[in-house]
Amino acid sequence: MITLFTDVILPLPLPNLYTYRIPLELNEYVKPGCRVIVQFGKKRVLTAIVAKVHENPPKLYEAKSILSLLDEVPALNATQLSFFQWISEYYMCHQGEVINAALPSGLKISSESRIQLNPGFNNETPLNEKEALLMQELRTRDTMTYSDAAVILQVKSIYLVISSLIKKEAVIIFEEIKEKYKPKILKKIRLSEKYARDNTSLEYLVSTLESKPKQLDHVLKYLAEVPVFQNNELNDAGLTKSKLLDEEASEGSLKTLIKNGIFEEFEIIVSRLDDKEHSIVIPNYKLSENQNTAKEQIIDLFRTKDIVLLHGVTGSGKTEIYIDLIQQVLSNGSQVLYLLPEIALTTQIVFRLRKIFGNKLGIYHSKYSDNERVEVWKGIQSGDLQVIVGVRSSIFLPFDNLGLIIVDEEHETSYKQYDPAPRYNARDAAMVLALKHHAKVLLGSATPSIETYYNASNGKWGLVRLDKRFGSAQMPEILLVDTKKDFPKGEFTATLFNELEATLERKEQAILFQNRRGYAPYLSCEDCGYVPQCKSCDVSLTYHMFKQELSCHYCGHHERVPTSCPACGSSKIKTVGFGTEKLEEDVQIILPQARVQRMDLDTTRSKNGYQKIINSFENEEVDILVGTQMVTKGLDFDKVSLVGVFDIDRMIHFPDFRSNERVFQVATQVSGRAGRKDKKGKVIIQTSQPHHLIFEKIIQNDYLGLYNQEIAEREKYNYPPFCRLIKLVIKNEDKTLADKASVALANKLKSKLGTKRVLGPEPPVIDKIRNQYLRDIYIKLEKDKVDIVKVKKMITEEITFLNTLKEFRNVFVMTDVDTL
DNA sequence: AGCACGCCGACT
DNA sequence: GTCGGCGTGCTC
Repeated sequence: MITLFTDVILPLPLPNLYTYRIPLELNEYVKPGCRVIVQFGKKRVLTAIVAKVHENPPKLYEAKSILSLLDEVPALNATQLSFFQWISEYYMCHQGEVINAALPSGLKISSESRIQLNPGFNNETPLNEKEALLMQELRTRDTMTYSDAAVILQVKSIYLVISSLIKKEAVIIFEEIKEKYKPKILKKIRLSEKYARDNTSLEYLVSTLESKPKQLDHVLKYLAEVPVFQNNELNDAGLTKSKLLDEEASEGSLKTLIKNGIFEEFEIIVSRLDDKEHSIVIPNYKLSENQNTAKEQIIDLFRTKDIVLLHGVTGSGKTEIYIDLIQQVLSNGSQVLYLLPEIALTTQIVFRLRKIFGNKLGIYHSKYSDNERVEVWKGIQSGDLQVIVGVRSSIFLPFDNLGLIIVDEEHETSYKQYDPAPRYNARDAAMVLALKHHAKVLLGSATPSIETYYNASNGKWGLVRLDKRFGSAQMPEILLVDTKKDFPKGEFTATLFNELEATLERKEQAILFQNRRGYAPYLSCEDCGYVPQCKSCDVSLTYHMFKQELSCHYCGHHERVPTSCPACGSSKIKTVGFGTEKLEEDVQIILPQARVQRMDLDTTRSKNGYQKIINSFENEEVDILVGTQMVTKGLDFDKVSLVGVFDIDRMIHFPDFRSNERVFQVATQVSGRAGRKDKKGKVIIQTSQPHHLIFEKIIQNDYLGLYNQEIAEREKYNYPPFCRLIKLVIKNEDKTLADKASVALANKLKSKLGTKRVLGPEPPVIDKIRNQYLRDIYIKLEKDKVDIVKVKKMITEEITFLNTLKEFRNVFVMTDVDTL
């Protein structure tokens, strides 16, 4: 037998793989993708992923041995491994960071050192006070963790105490490794074997219980639910206790039955995922002629192209086309991944998909508990789940046979992860994933990103248009209201107020969009002008009325609302500007009869927060929905006839080369919420600049006009899609150091790449977050002229070099590839 | 990342 | 004199 070694990926931000020795008895079991437990350093025990198995012993050190193997069947398949490696290279992060993002923590193993009394301890050994205290505590409970010990001794660092105790042979340390995933267990009961064997023994049982009516009741009820008389084997599946218990049947008599061995209790492992049997309904709708044509075009284009963009106006019925395509792919035996930008969107779509795909449908998003995520992961591996609807992290799931990936609302920025690394874009990564599976990608959007449309319109990808709304629905009418001319009532122009009132009278619903949560973006003292700022960030604190606190939306810091000005003592503190919270309050004041609901991050924190709000709006228990971005995306409500848009001016002026595109997307998406079926909706946009060019495009729903204008600008100034954009963010708590380091790095990069390709450094709009000063450097790389792989390598080297300089060793540089 | 080791200032 | 603060370097 030969000694094998394995290079493993540790779930840490380390650049290299680490080599371990494989114990001989595991030689044939350790395969790439398996999880193994390894000791790393003196204290730490980690779950690592096997990347490679080989026969080369390391020359410079002796490899430690793997402690144990967790999987017989690799947790990650070969496609995942190569996909993850691509992500780490393309997005310039460590492989361990990808593993961390990919594996639900239920598949990671937690290990923590536990302290135990040494049975051979000599009680005479002298101990200091702290040691004695700890020993005393250990005698009462047999083990404790390091953090338990820290709590007992009221100190931060207990390592010295513990290492002293180890030296004195008073305690021993062991690593407790626990699998985090816990299957859900259901307790059931069934008749004991001797009674359920045949009908004679059953009849005998019933006759013995004739004098005990309560117990007989239970047995008869059980037999009614589980007809053992007809089929003795039915008893094996048993019944949940709760089904036997109701008002009349007491638990006491059931316990007696169990005690007397008539019933027996047993446990089974059940799925946390929806475990109801879903009857699969053949969809009763038929694609419209337009939809059908689009579908046929997509299928046709897939013959020659791997990626197709479906550019369909809001309400054109893209989902039905998706469903049709999914069914086709499934019937070929392949898996489908349906990506959505946010959980808010899953609820409505899942409801529809569930009916069609039943238990073959899996859902994956951040509000799922870890155990639920592990079950989705396992469901895909077992083949039970064939269609996955999920948010960006679903690209990491263990697919082995993808046929189609749908990226709905392709332009959405939430496909891009910003923090922590890997800073990947799930839309773009999905294309690479699809390539590895030889699968097709369908991108869908009413307002495609400029980059996507560029590729679709120049023939690199396929392009299919759907420019009519489904059925008789019409595009909404968009009205601009000049906030400087139309006399406002609070935040409302008279026009919007009147329309809102009329909408309520017609018993229809309205959506008001204000992309700012909280009550007011800041407070200000009327006497001295003081504005409360965050202590650790360069922003003013947002006033939250409901929670009565000031909070920083960047670091999460919050504090009590001052009753008097901290600078001059004046009690005249006013709120300035408005967020969703104030808007909600104002609507209620000017329209007291309206039932108002707010939907933003603060009202949707809980798992079913979204669902509850959406349900009550759908059931018409709410007339007006006030919300942030969340209300703009893909929600379909039939009774919404008015949409009001506030404070779009702020977006127009946002200093970014994508701001026009963003304004168009948001305005178009939110407008799409207005009007369904045969009703024409109305959209009112409040702005102080109704003559801004972007509004022309929005009102006419002129995507092509916008695209032509933007693509010309992008080409002229060399922005994506004509280049790739990499952003480096330099962070340090010392402002001067951040400046110096960023200038040094930028100059070095400029000397290597030329001054045209490197912009900055410059402070971002918010130049301090969590006490760290930020400096941005943008690197623009033309697609055809530059070897991007080489340049990325060079950038990584330069960052590493910067950190080797004594002065800059603590300067952190973050890399964001394809930054948005 | 997180732990050990080492060096220096504040206390029993 | 020691405790514990943080800077530096290493982990197969």
